[in-house]
Amino acid sequence: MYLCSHKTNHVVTQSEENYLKAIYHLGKQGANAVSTNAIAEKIHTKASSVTDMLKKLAEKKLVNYKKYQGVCLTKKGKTVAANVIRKHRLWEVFLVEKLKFSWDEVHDIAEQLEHIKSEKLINEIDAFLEFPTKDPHGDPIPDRHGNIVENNSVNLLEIKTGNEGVLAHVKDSSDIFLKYLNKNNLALGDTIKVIDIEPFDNSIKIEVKAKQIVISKNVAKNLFINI
Amino acid sequence: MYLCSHKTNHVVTQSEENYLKAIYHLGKQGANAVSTNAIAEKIHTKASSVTDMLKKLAEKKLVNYKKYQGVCLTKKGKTVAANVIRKHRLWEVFLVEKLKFSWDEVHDIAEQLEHIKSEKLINEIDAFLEFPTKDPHGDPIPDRHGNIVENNSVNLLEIKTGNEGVLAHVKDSSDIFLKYLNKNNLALGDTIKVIDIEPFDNSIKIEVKAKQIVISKNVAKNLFINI
DNA sequence: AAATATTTTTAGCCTTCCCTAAAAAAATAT
DNA sequence: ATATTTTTTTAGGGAAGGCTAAAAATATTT
Repeated sequence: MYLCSHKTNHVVTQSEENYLKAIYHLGKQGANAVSTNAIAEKIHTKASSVTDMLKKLAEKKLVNYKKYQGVCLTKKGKTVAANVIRKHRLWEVFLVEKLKFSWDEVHDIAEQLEHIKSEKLINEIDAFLEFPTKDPHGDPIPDRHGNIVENNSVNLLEIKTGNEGVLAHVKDSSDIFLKYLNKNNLALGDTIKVIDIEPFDNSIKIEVKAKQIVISKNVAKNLFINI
Repeated sequence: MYLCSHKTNHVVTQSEENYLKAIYHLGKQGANAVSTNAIAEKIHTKASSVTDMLKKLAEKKLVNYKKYQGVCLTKKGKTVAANVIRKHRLWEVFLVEKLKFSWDEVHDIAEQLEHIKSEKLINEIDAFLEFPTKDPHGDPIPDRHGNIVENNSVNLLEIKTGNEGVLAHVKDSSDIFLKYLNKNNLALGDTIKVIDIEPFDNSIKIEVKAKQIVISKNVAKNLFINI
């Protein structure tokens, strides 16, 4: 009579991976549990579908879930999520560095590639890219054990007039936002100086590459700089 | 009031792509229609599942299907299949040429990568690899319109004693067969000379790189050479 | 030509992941 | 403290893509 192995690593489906990734990203900010609705919004599905999936993930010990109390990832769930994120970001680097993609084109393709299952493949890609630590949007790449060194850059909204820093990370990776940055000649690595903050709508006048432009609060919210 | 566009290219699912690919490969040999059972065996599923899928593919005009008569691909179906095969083979070249994979390790990963949907991606990969025409097993890579120049190499079984040629293509891409070839130091590009054919079991003594080895009929069946 | 064997299809059911509508719980307002 | 609103869960169902078992069509033997 056999007992089921302790280490039974049930296969994680593509859909499950997407949920875990969403929970990881949402859980990063607050220390609190992640709500059903927040997940539903993030992955463009309905709350009832989320509830179903949370039960399944809980059974697989990938999340801690109590009815009406939201979820957080278990250690196992965090590892799976970090691995998906690792793959996503490494593929993004590959697309930009080795093929001729620009940073606003890579997200959707990486969403597909992140689900390819092969440890060896992603580690070879990592080596081929010479072990990058940041993806094209400045996000850190987890190591092969799932450890992430989170960004310590600060949001542009917190910078006082007259101070400056280097653009290190953009939070929104949608192509529409990245195309906006392209159009305004803003790229990672640029030095940004806060010239003036408009009290009425919190828009910010910044100086980049000797030129001054005004960006909205909504844009600033997505820019992070190293001081 | 709108009419549905003529060119409504219904999205083709991963499963559908696998069926089309199987039908393509099976249809290549004989000119006849492909049987339900042959497909079932090829993709490790049951005949009843195949019948279901054939109906769906027929509705989408990807195959010509008549009950009990087998199927063949329509022009549209052939294009889809060739595109999947193109992706599969280009990814295999990528894995072998750019990463450190050997030819017996690439098949399973390419089976996943072949379903990534992005015209631009596969064309960039193609360019990055400098437009290869053969994959690591000697199979031809379809162009971006789905045209394949099929191999014109001849089977080793048809070579008469004393004649020789260059190993150009192996039919079986399973890792077990490729590992056999590795072990016997047989690789694409090697010159093979037929020394002797044993009438009893059709095993063949060949000379490769100044060494003589005996291979079974089953092995020879999978080796194709250019004369 | 009839009997038997094989192949293919049909019928019905399962799982995954999604949905809507209604019920229940929790949070907020009065 | 109660009423209202919002969030979350439950109940029931649908499409996709599998499966088994039985029926129907075709192929092969005798």
